Amino acid sequence: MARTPILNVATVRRLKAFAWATDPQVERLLGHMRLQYVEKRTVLFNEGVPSDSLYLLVSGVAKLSLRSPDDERVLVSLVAPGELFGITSLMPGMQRAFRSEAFSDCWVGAVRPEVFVTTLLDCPFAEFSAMMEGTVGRWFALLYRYTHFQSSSLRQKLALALLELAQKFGVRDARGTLLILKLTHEDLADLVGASRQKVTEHMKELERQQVLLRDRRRLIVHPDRLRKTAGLPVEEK
Amino acid sequence: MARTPILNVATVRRLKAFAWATDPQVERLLGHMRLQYVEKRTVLFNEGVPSDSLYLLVSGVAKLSLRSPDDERVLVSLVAPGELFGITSLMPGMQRAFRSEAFSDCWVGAVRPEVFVTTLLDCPFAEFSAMMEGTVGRWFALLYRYTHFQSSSLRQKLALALLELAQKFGVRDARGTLLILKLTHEDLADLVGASRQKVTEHMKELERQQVLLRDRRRLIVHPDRLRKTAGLPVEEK
DNA sequence: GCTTTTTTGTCACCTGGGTGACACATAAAG
DNA sequence: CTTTATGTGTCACCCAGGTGACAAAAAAGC
Repeated sequence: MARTPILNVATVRRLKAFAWATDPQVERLLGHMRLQYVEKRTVLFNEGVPSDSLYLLVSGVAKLSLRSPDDERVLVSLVAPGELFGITSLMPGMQRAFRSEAFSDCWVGAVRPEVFVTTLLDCPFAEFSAMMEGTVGRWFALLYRYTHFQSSSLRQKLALALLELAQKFGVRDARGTLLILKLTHEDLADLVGASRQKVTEHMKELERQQVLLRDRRRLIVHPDRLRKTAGLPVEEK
Repeated sequence: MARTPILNVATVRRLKAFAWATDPQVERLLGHMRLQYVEKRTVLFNEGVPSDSLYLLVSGVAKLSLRSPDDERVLVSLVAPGELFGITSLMPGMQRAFRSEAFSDCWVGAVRPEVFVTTLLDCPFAEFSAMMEGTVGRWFALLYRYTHFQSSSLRQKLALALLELAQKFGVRDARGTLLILKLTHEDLADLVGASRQKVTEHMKELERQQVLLRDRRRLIVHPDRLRKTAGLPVEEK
């Protein structure tokens, strides 16, 4: 284990972290930061667990990944020194979207998100966090879909896209969730990055499997079955 | 053209927009919002232009898209009523990442981002915006890469991924930009969602084309040429 | 140095999804 | 009620990229 690095304002500046904050602010923040050594391949947090810390990578390389339907790991991103990660902690009640583990031996600083916001921004955490959710929350949904696309077949991508549409445009209906938009197969193809023909084929098949049905040009989907064909864990409530 | 909708606190609540804000805050915000009618297929903003407004979709469906290397449109997302979009305006000096156009006839409310932040959060815009950039800015880079992956060949994906790595881990070097990590072809394969074998083949080819070179297990890349093989506009400075 | 393990390079073969083409169905437009 | 445009369903064919297998090269251990 390497010697403990010194984490002071000068180090933070060199890392180009918190560039917008003043020296006294950084100083205060550092007072609340727990520095820890993380050995290569150690998992810092897993997807799905509550997000209660925000991390600053001080040295080394960290890795964000997620598990694909067929249980393979998708490497989402590599984190460089000076970067903040574990950002879901800035949104209220959000679970971690990715697993984070050390790609090489790392030194990591952890803070509570409330402390982070209140020392750097002079604004109540609850308000900031609600604002974040209301603005960038949607982008996370997008990122979620796209990262999951990576390792999916066309069928799964379609299911994922339809699920997102159901959340946004769906209304409950006797037969399932009715999407209140007129979508052509071409629109869907553009959304999942596929050809119109193949989308037609898969939609036909999904219809045959009762995952969805069509009433004229309106779709009625069955979210649970969609989750299943997308290879997602079917959430029970 | 449909009749102008009434945009008051009740409407906003029904749309479930700004759920975290108090009635007086919403009231004040609405006073600064310009309501406009956007006809189907009309472009509201294009990618690459400065972001100076934040939008609330009041009715209809909006569409976010980007242009792929081979000049096709990738549909990134459909925006539902009640959603905020044009969020890049919350980060300082950021350009629009996507084109936004009306998917159906829409009513849209526009506000200046400064007004939005100061009325809803009681915190100077400059500080909030710097905070956003420092925290979620990185996620946008990810979203950017993933949305561009959609329509790319493996070669292009590799170039895109290497560019991102060069930004994060690159140091200037006589021969180009040196990446200060030891990456195996398997790591790269995980990053772009491909098989190790094909990555080897493409890396070999990129090496042959002088887009990159290897010094033992360290990569030295040539960002301009990478941008070219990724199909991105080569930015001049 | 030598041995073991991890990467890299290169095959041959298979498959999911792209392409073009065209008939049929459904909506708009007149 | 026609006509015209826009979607949908289904082919046959092709290709980028996946898979498995194995040898050569490089690192890591010792």
